[in-house]
Amino acid sequence: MSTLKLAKIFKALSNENRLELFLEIMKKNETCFETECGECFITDIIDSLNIGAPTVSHHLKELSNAGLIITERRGKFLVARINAETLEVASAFLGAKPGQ
Amino acid sequence: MSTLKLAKIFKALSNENRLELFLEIMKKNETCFETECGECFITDIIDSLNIGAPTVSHHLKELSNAGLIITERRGKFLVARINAETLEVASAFLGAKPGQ
DNA sequence: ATAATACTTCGATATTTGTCAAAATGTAGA
DNA sequence: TCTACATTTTGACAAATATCGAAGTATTAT
Repeated sequence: MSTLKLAKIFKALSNENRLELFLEIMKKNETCFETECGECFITDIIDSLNIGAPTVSHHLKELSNAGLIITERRGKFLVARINAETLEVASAFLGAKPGQ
Repeated sequence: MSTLKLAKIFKALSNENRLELFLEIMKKNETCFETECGECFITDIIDSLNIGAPTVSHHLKELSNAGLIITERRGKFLVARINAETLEVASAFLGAKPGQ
């Protein structure tokens, strides 16, 4: 994994509102009960964020572009799910703890 | 850990040159042989980065500010070491893999 | 005391970023 | 088809950021 790609992943998580958005998607991904497993309807979480729809759309594109989420249109709605692979790459990088 | 604090950590790693700087510090921290364990003399790595000293100084402050490194003046030189605690917090956050 | 080295601060600047309102697009339902 | 709803695109703008050169500070060596 190139540092450029890695930096892009971290950049996608570097804005508070975007991170919050990502966390909401994560949260929905964990509760696999009501909806189909591991999916998050953006329309369901948009009100819990303190930014407008255009900004959410923009942030989603950045998260998607960094490979952190995968989005898919489901009729009128947009569905997002976590891309665990990317998450693991970033986690592994940070987890390479030094000095012990 | 607040999302604001977490976002700050990721922001510190979001710039390619700053990430590269952080990686160099990590690398030096791993090789505990020649120098005292877990330390990195900035003067030894500054030439391997493609940015000037003022910018390095600025980036170091951001990494330090995010709690990712701890710096200390050793006479004429500046020494940096990884703050494993912060690294683990961020890693744990990303490691909270969904859907499995 | 002077000079050299290592780093920091300051001031400037070009670029990137986050955000919004307004308009556009896509989709489903009446 | 007309309307309502969900999302995206566009255009704009203020704020943040990355970077540099020049000047400043601290420390060591001569």
